Amino acid sequence: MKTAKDARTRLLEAGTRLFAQRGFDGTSVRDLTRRARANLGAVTYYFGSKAALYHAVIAALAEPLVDRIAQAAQALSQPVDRIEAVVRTFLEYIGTHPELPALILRELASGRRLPPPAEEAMRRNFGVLVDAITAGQRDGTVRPGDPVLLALSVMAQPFHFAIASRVVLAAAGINPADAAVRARMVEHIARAVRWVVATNPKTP
Amino acid sequence: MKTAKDARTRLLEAGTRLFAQRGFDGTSVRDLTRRARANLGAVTYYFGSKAALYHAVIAALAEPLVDRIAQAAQALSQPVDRIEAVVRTFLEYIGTHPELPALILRELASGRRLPPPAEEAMRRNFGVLVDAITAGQRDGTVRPGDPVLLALSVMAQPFHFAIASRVVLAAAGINPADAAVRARMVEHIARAVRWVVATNPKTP
DNA sequence: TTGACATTCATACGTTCGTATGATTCCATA
DNA sequence: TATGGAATCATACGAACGTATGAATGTCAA
Repeated sequence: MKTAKDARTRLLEAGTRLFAQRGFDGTSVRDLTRRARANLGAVTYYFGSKAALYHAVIAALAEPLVDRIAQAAQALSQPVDRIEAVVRTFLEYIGTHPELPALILRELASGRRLPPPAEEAMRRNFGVLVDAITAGQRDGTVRPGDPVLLALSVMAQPFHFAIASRVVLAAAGINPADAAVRARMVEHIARAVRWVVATNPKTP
Repeated sequence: MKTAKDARTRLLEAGTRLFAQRGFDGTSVRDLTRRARANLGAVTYYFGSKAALYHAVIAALAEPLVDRIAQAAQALSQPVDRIEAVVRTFLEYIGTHPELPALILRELASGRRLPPPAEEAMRRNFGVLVDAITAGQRDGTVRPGDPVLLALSVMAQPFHFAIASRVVLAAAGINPADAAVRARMVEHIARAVRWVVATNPKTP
Protein backbone atom coordinates (compact mmCIF):
# COMPACT_ATOMS: atom_id res chain seq x y z
CA MET A 1 0.00 0.00 0.00
CA LYS A 2 2.85 2.33 0.85
CA THR A 3 4.85 1.84 -2.29
CA ALA A 4 1.61 1.94 -4.23
CA LYS A 5 0.70 5.39 -2.94
CA ASP A 6 4.26 6.46 -3.59
CA ALA A 7 4.07 5.60 -7.26
CA ARG A 8 0.85 7.58 -7.50
CA THR A 9 2.31 10.70 -5.92
CA ARG A 10 5.50 10.31 -7.90
CA LEU A 11 3.36 10.36 -11.03
CA LEU A 12 1.55 13.45 -9.76
CA GLU A 13 4.85 15.22 -9.19
CA ALA A 14 6.23 14.16 -12.55
CA GLY A 15 3.02 15.37 -14.19
CA THR A 16 3.23 18.72 -12.43
CA ARG A 17 6.72 19.29 -13.64
CA LEU A 18 6.44 17.90 -17.13
CA PHE A 19 2.99 19.18 -18.10
CA ALA A 20 4.02 22.68 -17.01
CA GLN A 21 7.29 22.44 -18.86
CA ARG A 22 6.21 20.82 -22.10
CA GLY A 23 2.42 20.91 -22.09
CA PHE A 24 -0.01 18.06 -22.31
CA ASP A 25 0.78 17.03 -25.86
CA GLY A 26 4.49 17.55 -25.37
CA THR A 27 4.55 15.11 -22.50
CA SER A 28 4.25 11.42 -23.26
CA VAL A 29 3.15 8.74 -20.89
CA ARG A 30 6.59 7.29 -21.33
CA ASP A 31 8.18 10.57 -20.16
CA LEU A 32 5.91 10.63 -17.14
CA THR A 33 6.52 7.09 -16.06
CA ARG A 34 10.25 7.32 -16.70
CA ARG A 35 10.58 10.42 -14.49
CA ALA A 36 8.34 8.89 -11.82
CA ARG A 37 10.36 5.67 -11.95
CA ALA A 38 7.14 3.83 -12.60
CA ASN A 39 6.04 1.34 -15.18
CA LEU A 40 4.51 2.42 -18.46
CA GLY A 41 1.13 1.09 -17.38
CA ALA A 42 1.12 3.04 -14.11
CA VAL A 43 -0.72 6.08 -15.50
CA THR A 44 -3.55 3.95 -16.76
CA TYR A 45 -3.60 1.96 -13.56
CA TYR A 46 -3.73 4.87 -11.11
CA PHE A 47 -5.56 7.55 -13.06
CA GLY A 48 -7.32 5.72 -15.86
CA SER A 49 -5.81 7.86 -18.59
CA LYS A 50 -3.23 10.50 -19.31
CA ALA A 51 -5.94 13.19 -19.36
CA ALA A 52 -7.19 12.17 -15.94
CA LEU A 53 -3.68 12.52 -14.53
CA TYR A 54 -3.53 15.98 -16.06
CA HIS A 55 -6.73 17.05 -14.34
CA ALA A 56 -5.47 15.62 -11.06
CA VAL A 57 -2.29 17.68 -11.40
CA ILE A 58 -4.26 20.88 -11.94
CA ALA A 59 -6.58 20.19 -9.03
CA ALA A 60 -3.68 19.47 -6.70
CA LEU A 61 -2.05 22.77 -7.65
CA ALA A 62 -5.14 24.98 -7.68
CA GLU A 63 -6.94 23.90 -4.53
CA PRO A 64 -4.37 25.09 -1.97
CA LEU A 65 -4.17 28.43 -3.75
CA VAL A 66 -7.91 28.92 -3.51
CA ASP A 67 -7.81 28.21 0.21
CA ARG A 68 -4.94 30.58 0.89
CA ILE A 69 -6.46 33.41 -1.11
CA ALA A 70 -9.79 33.08 0.61
CA GLN A 71 -8.24 33.18 4.07
CA ALA A 72 -5.80 35.97 3.17
CA ALA A 73 -8.70 38.14 2.04
CA GLN A 74 -10.88 37.60 5.08
CA ALA A 75 -8.01 38.42 7.44
CA LEU A 76 -8.20 42.11 6.56
CA SER A 77 -10.95 44.66 6.94
CA GLN A 78 -10.07 47.37 4.42
CA PRO A 79 -11.16 46.43 0.88
CA VAL A 80 -8.03 47.77 -0.79
CA ASP A 81 -5.87 45.88 1.70
CA ARG A 82 -7.84 42.75 0.93
CA ILE A 83 -7.24 43.23 -2.78
CA GLU A 84 -3.53 43.70 -2.21
CA ALA A 85 -3.48 40.63 0.03
CA VAL A 86 -5.03 38.54 -2.72
CA VAL A 87 -2.38 39.68 -5.14
CA ARG A 88 0.47 39.13 -2.70
CA THR A 89 -0.83 35.67 -1.84
CA PHE A 90 -1.05 34.80 -5.49
CA LEU A 91 2.51 35.99 -6.09
CA GLU A 92 3.80 34.14 -3.08
CA TYR A 93 2.10 30.93 -4.13
CA ILE A 94 3.38 30.97 -7.69
CA GLY A 95 6.81 31.78 -6.31
CA THR A 96 6.87 28.32 -4.78
CA HIS A 97 4.71 26.74 -7.49
CA PRO A 98 5.90 28.20 -10.79
CA GLU A 99 4.17 25.37 -12.61
CA LEU A 100 0.75 26.85 -11.97
CA PRO A 101 0.95 29.91 -14.22
CA ALA A 102 2.50 27.81 -16.96
CA LEU A 103 -0.37 25.35 -16.80
CA ILE A 104 -3.05 28.04 -16.65
CA LEU A 105 -1.42 29.78 -19.55
CA ARG A 106 -1.47 26.76 -21.78
CA GLU A 107 -5.13 26.29 -21.06
CA LEU A 108 -5.94 29.90 -21.83
CA ALA A 109 -3.97 29.70 -25.04
CA SER A 110 -5.75 26.57 -26.11
CA GLY A 111 -9.05 28.36 -26.56
CA ARG A 112 -10.77 25.37 -25.07
CA ARG A 113 -12.81 25.47 -21.92
CA LEU A 114 -10.75 25.27 -18.78
CA PRO A 115 -10.60 21.86 -17.16
CA PRO A 116 -13.26 21.63 -14.46
CA PRO A 117 -10.91 21.94 -11.46
CA ALA A 118 -9.24 25.00 -12.99
CA GLU A 119 -12.53 26.65 -13.82
CA GLU A 120 -13.82 26.18 -10.31
CA ALA A 121 -10.62 27.59 -8.78
CA MET A 122 -10.65 30.62 -11.05
CA ARG A 123 -14.29 31.30 -10.34
CA ARG A 124 -13.75 31.25 -6.60
CA ASN A 125 -10.59 33.37 -6.60
CA PHE A 126 -12.23 35.90 -8.84
CA GLY A 127 -15.23 36.00 -6.57
CA VAL A 128 -13.08 36.98 -3.60
CA LEU A 129 -11.62 39.83 -5.61
CA VAL A 130 -14.93 41.10 -6.97
CA ASP A 131 -16.41 41.05 -3.49
CA ALA A 132 -13.58 43.19 -2.13
CA ILE A 133 -13.91 45.59 -5.06
CA THR A 134 -17.64 46.11 -4.65
CA ALA A 135 -17.16 46.58 -0.91
CA GLY A 136 -14.55 49.23 -1.61
CA GLN A 137 -16.82 50.94 -4.09
CA ARG A 138 -19.52 51.14 -1.45
CA ASP A 139 -17.24 52.94 1.01
CA GLY A 140 -15.56 55.02 -1.68
CA THR A 141 -12.05 53.62 -1.36
CA VAL A 142 -12.16 51.84 -4.72
CA ARG A 143 -12.72 53.52 -8.09
CA PRO A 144 -16.24 53.22 -9.51
CA GLY A 145 -16.88 51.13 -12.59
CA ASP A 146 -17.56 47.54 -13.58
CA PRO A 147 -16.10 45.39 -10.78
CA VAL A 148 -15.37 42.56 -13.19
CA LEU A 149 -13.25 44.79 -15.41
CA LEU A 150 -11.46 46.18 -12.38
CA ALA A 151 -10.79 42.69 -11.08
CA LEU A 152 -9.33 41.78 -14.46
CA SER A 153 -7.08 44.82 -14.32
CA VAL A 154 -5.94 43.83 -10.86
CA MET A 155 -5.12 40.24 -11.71
CA ALA A 156 -3.43 41.40 -14.89
CA GLN A 157 -0.56 42.74 -12.83
CA PRO A 158 0.65 39.64 -10.97
CA PHE A 159 -0.35 37.36 -13.78
CA HIS A 160 1.51 39.24 -16.45
CA PHE A 161 4.61 39.41 -14.32
CA ALA A 162 4.43 35.70 -13.70
CA ILE A 163 4.13 35.12 -17.40
CA ALA A 164 6.17 37.70 -19.19
CA SER A 165 8.84 38.69 -16.73
CA ARG A 166 11.03 35.75 -17.64
CA VAL A 167 11.26 36.85 -21.25
CA VAL A 168 11.17 40.60 -20.80
CA LEU A 169 13.51 40.88 -17.87
CA ALA A 170 15.97 38.49 -19.42
CA ALA A 171 16.03 40.73 -22.48
CA ALA A 172 16.64 43.70 -20.16
CA GLY A 173 19.52 41.89 -18.47
CA ILE A 174 17.65 41.36 -15.22
CA ASN A 175 17.48 37.98 -13.54
CA PRO A 176 13.91 37.29 -12.33
CA ALA A 177 15.09 34.34 -10.24
CA ASP A 178 17.15 36.62 -7.98
CA ALA A 179 15.41 37.05 -4.63
CA ALA A 180 16.13 40.78 -4.41
CA VAL A 181 14.80 41.36 -7.93
CA ARG A 182 11.76 39.33 -7.08
CA ALA A 183 11.11 41.33 -3.92
CA ARG A 184 11.34 44.57 -5.89
CA MET A 185 8.90 43.17 -8.44
CA VAL A 186 6.42 42.19 -5.75
CA GLU A 187 6.50 45.67 -4.23
CA HIS A 188 6.08 47.24 -7.63
CA ILE A 189 3.09 45.04 -8.39
CA ALA A 190 1.49 45.82 -5.05
CA ARG A 191 1.86 49.53 -5.76
CA ALA A 192 0.55 49.15 -9.31
CA VAL A 193 -2.51 47.32 -8.04
CA ARG A 194 -3.31 50.19 -5.68
CA TRP A 195 -2.85 52.67 -8.52
CA VAL A 196 -5.37 50.68 -10.51
CA VAL A 197 -8.07 50.28 -7.91
CA ALA A 198 -7.71 52.86 -5.17
CA THR A 199 -9.36 56.27 -5.39
CA ASN A 200 -6.53 57.73 -3.32
CA PRO A 201 -3.37 55.77 -3.96
CA LYS A 202 -0.39 57.29 -2.25
CA THR A 203 1.60 58.62 -5.22
CA PRO A 204 5.28 57.96 -4.55
CA MET B 1 4.02 30.80 -60.32
CA LYS B 2 0.63 32.15 -59.39
CA THR B 3 -0.85 28.90 -58.19
CA ALA B 4 2.48 28.14 -56.53
CA LYS B 5 2.41 31.31 -54.48
CA ASP B 6 -1.18 30.59 -53.68
CA ALA B 7 -0.34 27.26 -52.11
CA ARG B 8 2.36 28.92 -50.05
CA THR B 9 0.09 31.65 -48.73
CA ARG B 10 -2.71 29.17 -48.19
CA LEU B 11 -0.31 27.22 -46.01
CA LEU B 12 0.62 30.40 -44.17
CA GLU B 13 -3.03 31.15 -43.50
CA ALA B 14 -3.78 27.61 -42.43
CA GLY B 15 -0.77 27.72 -40.13
CA THR B 16 -1.89 31.00 -38.59
CA ARG B 17 -5.27 29.61 -37.78
CA LEU B 18 -4.32 26.13 -36.71
CA PHE B 19 -1.15 26.86 -34.73
CA ALA B 20 -3.03 29.53 -32.76
CA GLN B 21 -5.97 27.23 -32.18
CA ARG B 22 -4.22 23.98 -31.35
CA GLY B 23 -0.57 24.86 -30.87
CA PHE B 24 2.45 23.57 -32.71
CA ASP B 25 2.30 20.02 -31.44
CA GLY B 26 -1.47 19.90 -31.74
CA THR B 27 -1.32 20.72 -35.40
CA SER B 28 -0.14 18.05 -37.79
CA VAL B 29 1.28 18.61 -41.22
CA ARG B 30 -1.70 16.67 -42.46
CA ASP B 31 -4.06 19.12 -40.77
CA LEU B 32 -2.20 22.03 -42.34
CA THR B 33 -2.14 20.68 -45.85
CA ARG B 34 -5.73 19.51 -45.67
CA ARG B 35 -6.96 22.96 -44.65
CA ALA B 36 -4.74 24.67 -47.23
CA ARG B 37 -5.98 22.25 -49.89
CA ALA B 38 -2.37 21.37 -50.59
CA ASN B 39 -0.47 18.14 -50.84
CA LEU B 40 1.10 16.52 -47.83
CA GLY B 41 4.55 17.34 -49.14
CA ALA B 42 3.81 21.04 -49.61
CA VAL B 43 5.03 22.12 -46.18
CA THR B 44 8.40 20.51 -46.75
CA TYR B 45 8.57 21.88 -50.25
CA TYR B 46 7.79 25.52 -49.46
CA PHE B 47 9.17 25.95 -45.97
CA GLY B 48 11.56 23.09 -45.48
CA SER B 49 9.92 21.84 -42.32
CA LYS B 50 6.92 22.24 -40.10
CA ALA B 51 8.95 24.36 -37.66
CA ALA B 52 10.02 26.73 -40.41
CA LEU B 53 6.39 27.26 -41.39
CA TYR B 54 5.65 28.02 -37.77
CA HIS B 55 8.33 30.71 -37.63
CA ALA B 56 7.08 32.17 -40.89
CA VAL B 57 3.58 32.41 -39.42
CA ILE B 58 4.85 34.26 -36.36
CA ALA B 59 6.94 36.65 -38.43
CA ALA B 60 4.03 37.44 -40.74
CA LEU B 61 1.84 38.25 -37.74
CA ALA B 62 4.35 40.17 -35.66
CA GLU B 63 6.00 42.42 -38.22
CA PRO B 64 2.95 44.54 -39.15
CA LEU B 65 2.23 45.05 -35.45
CA VAL B 66 5.72 46.34 -34.80
CA ASP B 67 5.37 48.83 -37.65
CA ARG B 68 1.99 50.09 -36.52
CA ILE B 69 3.06 50.51 -32.92
CA ALA B 70 6.19 52.41 -33.89
CA GLN B 71 4.28 54.83 -36.07
CA ALA B 72 1.40 55.21 -33.60
CA ALA B 73 3.86 56.22 -30.90
CA GLN B 74 5.77 58.76 -32.93
CA ALA B 75 2.57 60.46 -34.06
CA LEU B 76 2.02 61.95 -30.59
CA SER B 77 4.10 64.33 -28.54
CA GLN B 78 2.93 63.75 -24.97
CA PRO B 79 4.58 60.65 -23.44
CA VAL B 80 1.43 59.45 -21.69
CA ASP B 81 -0.51 59.84 -24.92
CA ARG B 82 2.17 57.82 -26.69
CA ILE B 83 1.86 55.07 -24.12
CA GLU B 84 -1.88 54.99 -24.51
CA ALA B 85 -1.52 54.94 -28.27
CA VAL B 86 0.74 51.91 -28.08
CA VAL B 87 -1.82 50.10 -25.98
CA ARG B 88 -4.73 51.05 -28.23
CA THR B 89 -2.79 50.02 -31.32
CA PHE B 90 -2.00 46.71 -29.75
CA LEU B 91 -5.64 46.15 -28.82
CA GLU B 92 -6.82 47.15 -32.26
CA TYR B 93 -4.36 44.83 -33.94
CA ILE B 94 -5.21 41.80 -31.88
CA GLY B 95 -8.87 42.59 -32.45
CA THR B 96 -8.34 41.80 -36.11
CA HIS B 97 -5.62 39.21 -35.47
CA PRO B 98 -6.74 37.22 -32.45
CA GLU B 99 -4.26 34.51 -33.37
CA LEU B 100 -1.32 36.61 -32.22
CA PRO B 101 -1.94 36.58 -28.46
CA ALA B 102 -2.69 32.88 -28.60
CA LEU B 103 0.62 32.20 -30.31
CA ILE B 104 2.61 34.45 -28.00
CA LEU B 105 0.95 32.83 -25.05
CA ARG B 106 1.90 29.34 -26.05
CA GLU B 107 5.47 30.43 -26.46
CA LEU B 108 5.54 32.09 -23.07
CA ALA B 109 4.01 29.03 -21.48
CA SER B 110 6.54 26.76 -23.09
CA GLY B 111 9.40 28.17 -21.05
CA ARG B 112 11.56 27.99 -24.13
CA ARG B 113 13.18 30.97 -25.73
CA LEU B 114 10.89 32.86 -28.03
CA PRO B 115 11.31 32.13 -31.72
CA PRO B 116 13.68 34.72 -33.24
CA PRO B 117 11.00 36.74 -35.08
CA ALA B 118 8.87 36.94 -31.94
CA GLU B 119 11.79 37.96 -29.77
CA GLU B 120 12.77 40.72 -32.14
CA ALA B 121 9.20 42.03 -32.34
CA MET B 122 8.80 42.03 -28.59
CA ARG B 123 12.09 43.77 -28.06
CA ARG B 124 11.20 46.57 -30.45
CA ASN B 125 7.67 47.09 -29.13
CA PHE B 126 8.94 47.15 -25.60
CA GLY B 127 11.59 49.66 -26.58
CA VAL B 128 8.96 52.08 -27.87
CA LEU B 129 7.14 51.83 -24.58
CA VAL B 130 10.22 52.21 -22.39
CA ASP B 131 11.29 55.26 -24.40
CA ALA B 132 7.94 56.94 -23.86
CA ILE B 133 8.03 56.11 -20.16
CA THR B 134 11.51 57.55 -19.59
CA ALA B 135 10.53 60.66 -21.56
CA GLY B 136 7.51 61.06 -19.34
CA GLN B 137 9.59 60.59 -16.24
CA ARG B 138 11.89 63.39 -17.38
CA ASP B 139 9.02 65.86 -17.74
CA GLY B 140 7.23 64.58 -14.64
CA THR B 141 4.08 63.26 -16.33
CA VAL B 142 4.96 59.61 -15.65
CA ARG B 143 5.52 58.08 -12.23
CA PRO B 144 9.13 57.53 -11.20
CA GLY B 145 10.55 54.06 -10.87
CA ASP B 146 12.08 51.35 -13.01
CA PRO B 147 10.83 51.98 -16.58
CA VAL B 148 10.98 48.29 -17.40
CA LEU B 149 8.69 47.38 -14.53
CA LEU B 150 6.34 50.18 -15.48
CA ALA B 151 6.30 49.02 -19.09
CA LEU B 152 5.45 45.52 -17.89
CA SER B 153 2.58 46.91 -15.84
CA VAL B 154 1.32 48.80 -18.86
CA MET B 155 1.40 45.85 -21.23
CA ALA B 156 -0.15 43.68 -18.57
CA GLN B 157 -3.45 45.44 -19.10
CA PRO B 158 -4.13 44.84 -22.79
CA PHE B 159 -2.36 41.52 -22.72
CA HIS B 160 -4.30 40.11 -19.84
CA PHE B 161 -7.56 41.20 -21.35
CA ALA B 162 -6.65 39.56 -24.62
CA ILE B 163 -5.83 36.39 -22.77
CA ALA B 164 -8.17 36.05 -19.88
CA SER B 165 -11.25 37.95 -20.89
CA ARG B 166 -12.63 35.04 -22.84
CA VAL B 167 -12.70 32.83 -19.82
CA VAL B 168 -13.47 35.36 -17.13
CA LEU B 169 -16.11 37.32 -18.96
CA ALA B 170 -17.79 34.18 -20.16
CA ALA B 171 -18.02 33.08 -16.54
CA ALA B 172 -19.50 36.49 -15.69
CA GLY B 173 -22.09 36.11 -18.45
CA ILE B 174 -20.49 38.78 -20.65
CA ASN B 175 -19.79 38.18 -24.31
CA PRO B 176 -16.33 39.51 -25.22
CA ALA B 177 -17.05 39.19 -28.93
CA ASP B 178 -19.81 41.79 -28.74
CA ALA B 179 -18.57 45.06 -30.28
CA ALA B 180 -20.12 47.25 -27.57
CA VAL B 181 -18.58 45.12 -24.84
CA ARG B 182 -15.26 45.26 -26.61
CA ALA B 183 -15.41 49.05 -26.89
CA ARG B 184 -16.13 49.33 -23.19
CA MET B 185 -13.18 47.07 -22.47
CA VAL B 186 -10.85 49.15 -24.61
CA GLU B 187 -11.85 52.35 -22.81
CA HIS B 188 -11.42 50.68 -19.47
CA ILE B 189 -7.95 49.46 -20.40
CA ALA B 190 -6.92 52.88 -21.65
CA ARG B 191 -8.02 54.39 -18.34
CA ALA B 192 -6.28 51.68 -16.33
CA VAL B 193 -3.06 52.28 -18.21
CA ARG B 194 -3.15 55.97 -17.31
CA TRP B 195 -3.84 55.09 -13.69
CA VAL B 196 -0.77 52.91 -13.75
CA VAL B 197 1.68 55.32 -15.37
CA ALA B 198 0.47 58.90 -15.05
CA THR B 199 1.35 61.05 -12.08
CA ASN B 200 -1.92 62.90 -12.50
CA PRO B 201 -4.49 60.58 -14.01
CA LYS B 202 -7.88 62.18 -14.19
CA THR B 203 -9.77 60.19 -11.56
CA PRO B 204 -13.28 59.59 -12.89
C1' DT C 1 6.62 22.41 -80.12
C1' DT C 2 10.16 21.34 -77.22
C1' DG C 3 12.83 21.43 -73.16
C1' DA C 4 13.68 22.75 -68.53
C1' DC C 5 12.27 24.01 -64.42
C1' DA C 6 8.74 24.74 -60.70
C1' DT C 7 5.11 22.72 -58.53
C1' DT C 8 2.05 19.11 -57.08
C1' DC C 9 1.14 14.61 -56.03
C1' DA C 10 0.96 9.60 -54.12
C1' DT C 11 3.24 6.82 -51.30
C1' DA C 12 6.48 4.66 -48.09
C1' DC C 13 9.61 4.64 -43.97
C1' DG C 14 10.77 4.63 -39.36
C1' DT C 15 9.21 6.63 -34.83
C1' DT C 16 6.49 7.56 -31.25
C1' DC C 17 2.23 7.76 -29.34
C1' DG C 18 -1.82 6.16 -25.79
C1' DT C 19 -3.78 2.26 -24.25
C1' DA C 20 -4.81 -2.70 -23.37
C1' DT C 21 -3.52 -7.13 -21.77
C1' DG C 22 -1.93 -10.74 -19.09
C1' DA C 23 1.84 -12.35 -16.28
C1' DT C 24 4.38 -11.54 -12.14
C1' DT C 25 5.66 -9.73 -7.65
C1' DC C 26 4.51 -7.91 -3.20
C1' DC C 27 2.27 -7.95 1.19
C1' DA C 28 -1.34 -7.81 4.81
C1' DT C 29 -4.40 -10.86 6.81
C1' DA C 30 -6.23 -15.24 8.13
C1' DT D 1 2.36 -20.50 6.07
C1' DA D 2 -1.32 -19.90 2.77
C1' DT D 3 -4.07 -16.79 0.04
C1' DG D 4 -6.29 -13.06 -2.33
C1' DG D 5 -6.03 -8.66 -3.94
C1' DA D 6 -3.17 -4.66 -4.86
C1' DA D 7 0.66 -3.14 -7.39
C1' DT D 8 4.15 -3.54 -10.84
C1' DC D 9 5.93 -5.27 -14.85
C1' DA D 10 7.02 -6.56 -20.00
C1' DT D 11 5.01 -6.43 -24.13
C1' DA D 12 1.93 -5.79 -28.11
C1' DC D 13 -1.37 -3.17 -31.03
C1' DG D 14 -3.07 0.10 -34.15
C1' DA D 15 -2.92 4.83 -35.20
C1' DA D 16 -0.79 9.12 -36.19
C1' DC D 17 3.23 11.51 -36.67
C1' DG D 18 7.22 14.25 -39.63
C1' DT D 19 9.81 13.63 -43.41
C1' DA D 20 11.93 11.70 -47.74
C1' DT D 21 11.45 10.23 -52.38
C1' DG D 22 10.38 9.91 -57.06
C1' DA D 23 6.81 10.22 -60.42
C1' DA D 24 3.35 13.20 -62.55
C1' DT D 25 1.76 17.60 -63.90
C1' DG D 26 1.83 22.45 -64.97
C1' DT D 27 4.09 26.59 -67.04
C1' DC D 28 6.74 29.46 -69.77
C1' DA D 29 11.07 30.77 -72.59
C1' DA D 30 13.43 29.37 -76.68
